[in-house]
Amino acid sequence: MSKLTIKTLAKELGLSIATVSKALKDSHEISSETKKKVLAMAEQLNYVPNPYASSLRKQKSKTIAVILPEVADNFFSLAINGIQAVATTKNYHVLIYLSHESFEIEKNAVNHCLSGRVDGVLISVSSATTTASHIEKLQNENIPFVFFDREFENFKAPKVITNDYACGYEAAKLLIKKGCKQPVFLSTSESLSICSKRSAGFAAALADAGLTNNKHEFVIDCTGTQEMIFEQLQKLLKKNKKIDGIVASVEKLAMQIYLVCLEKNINIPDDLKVIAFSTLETAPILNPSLTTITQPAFEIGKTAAEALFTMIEKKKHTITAESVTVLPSTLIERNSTSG
Amino acid sequence: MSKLTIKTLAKELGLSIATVSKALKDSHEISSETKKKVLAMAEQLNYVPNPYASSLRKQKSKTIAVILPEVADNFFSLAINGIQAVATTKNYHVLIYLSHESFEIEKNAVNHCLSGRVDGVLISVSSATTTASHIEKLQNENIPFVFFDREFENFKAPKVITNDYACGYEAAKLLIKKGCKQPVFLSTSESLSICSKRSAGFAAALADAGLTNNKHEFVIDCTGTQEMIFEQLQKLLKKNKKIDGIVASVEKLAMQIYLVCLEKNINIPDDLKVIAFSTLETAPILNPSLTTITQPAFEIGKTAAEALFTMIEKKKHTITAESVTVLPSTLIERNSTSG
DNA sequence: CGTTATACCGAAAACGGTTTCGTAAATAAA
DNA sequence: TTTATTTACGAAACCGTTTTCGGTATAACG
Repeated sequence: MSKLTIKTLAKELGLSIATVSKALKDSHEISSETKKKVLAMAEQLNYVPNPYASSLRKQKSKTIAVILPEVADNFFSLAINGIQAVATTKNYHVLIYLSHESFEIEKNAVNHCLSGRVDGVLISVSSATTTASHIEKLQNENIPFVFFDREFENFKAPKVITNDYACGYEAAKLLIKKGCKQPVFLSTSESLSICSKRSAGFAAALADAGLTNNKHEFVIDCTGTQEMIFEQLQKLLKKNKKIDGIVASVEKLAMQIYLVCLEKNINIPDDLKVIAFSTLETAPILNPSLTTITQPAFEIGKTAAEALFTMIEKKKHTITAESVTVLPSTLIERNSTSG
Repeated sequence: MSKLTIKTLAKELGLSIATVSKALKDSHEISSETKKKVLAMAEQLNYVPNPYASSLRKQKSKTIAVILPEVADNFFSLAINGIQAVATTKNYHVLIYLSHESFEIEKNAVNHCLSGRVDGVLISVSSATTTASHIEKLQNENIPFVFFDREFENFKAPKVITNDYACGYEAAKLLIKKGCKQPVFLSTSESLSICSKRSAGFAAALADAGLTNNKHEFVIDCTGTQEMIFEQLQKLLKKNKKIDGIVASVEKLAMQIYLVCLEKNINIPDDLKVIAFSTLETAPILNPSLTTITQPAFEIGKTAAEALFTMIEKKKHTITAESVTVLPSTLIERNSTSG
């Protein structure tokens, strides 16, 4: 009934607190007989040490934080799976903070990570963050952190990302090969590393193919709620009927494109070819099946977490060291770009 | 550089630790002038109190745990959104534990929640849990918890769920109305509350329509990895060509059905009509668009969290009290059941 | 036998806050 | 003026661990 602490355990056993504590962690200072007794009693009484007392004393929280924009997104949930996988093997706990693409919320979350609440943080920045002041605080407090997927450019720090530029290039190349004359790139926020790199690759491919001279705007920012995006796309396709190819920079844009086409009776791929950066499992069974550039989401989460733990485990983490690991995505052609 | 504690803050201000502590929490014992000074200095030095020291003394962790099978599932990620939404308004932190449908992992996670790591827990049980011994520990330690979606039947506790039985009934009724003679229900685990209730409703509708006498097995368990499920479905549809309707109890089953039909050239809805319990956003743009029974995932998470917090906030939480709130799902007819 | 290792255990000081309680000064009441 | 009350602050206990530092008893050694 009343809280079971190491003190009551000690009293029950007729031992000192120190002895019990050491016995529980298999110290060599304790005889094997008493160890056995202690373990048995602890098991019997179902003793679980108070994690916060331990954290306070050891200055280790045994927990990491994951800060990301959203969890209802296949990429991020897969990444979380990867992170969780390595966290559990390390016996670590994971706190989740959702920024919902708000800089304020993200800053707040980062602030929570100061002062020893976590031993490290994994972060994928929101589309609204244009300054890294909050992340610099982490650096100042010497708290290990690593970016995954959405990094902060020009910021020296460990990051694990995918080959965004190359994929943007490949996407455009495919559309061009399939005959598109006016493909556009749908961005969510050009301040986002993934978007700017992908669109840069996209633009480069257009330039290489000599398609940039027909003066159309080929990188378009789509922001807001799903409904707002829907309307923007509606207007875009109505205004510019020459658009014959689209690269969606993120998952949620792809869905809205399909919905707009459904409503406006635009045929994919005949009227419009579509490629999406996405890990959507339903891509093969969409109408039509969707050509995707699929990121290794689980692996990105996993290797980011692994990188974080190597930093946590060495006492002197050279946080300022920039180490970028790039896990390539794969282009999977399906019917949305056929013909 | 060195950790900034309340002690250094106090020394810097020429005040006692106690005074600073009280000033920071706006105690009436402190004059407004010193409060101002303290706040200013705290702001300037960027002081963040150590949460674990505070937790230890106050016996409150300001964090809750969410234990669920999976995060890469639309229903659960939406539920997490709902949970997070209320947690942030309460200034609470949320720990996430993924059971991946394993009882052992789930038990482990529950154990972590003992001993004051969290002030409460939200749990959606794995398909492998058939005993509630681990959850009883929570009760014994008087830790507030509430089930969401996947409850443990015959267990007196607060739960927020959806109207599974009625939806199973409705799903079957729709298939029958559309002319199905041998509809089947695809379960993932009959030990799971949601599945058993949904299948019970399904069976009841079949009985009411007089369709149970043709002796076919109409509730089928599909377990294992996605690949294993794919194979099971392949065999099922090959063996029993009379099956003309399917209700998928969970999201991931629906996808496999579509894939099998794609491979075996089975036409949906002509050869086979499909309904899925799912919150898939891509349902309208699938080929064909998928008829779903859509759970109010966000609201389930939200109200579960709200229920948890009312328990946390009253000192004497009558945990044994069973209070079931049911949030109804909605059947959305699409092309996978047309004709 | 005296000395030194070794094995085993306990007292007490941390860790960084919160909270109770005491107290001195200032103010109000008598 | 004396007494009671309020205001503003500090000393110290406490939360539940971990860890350092001794200390005692026994064994090993010369």
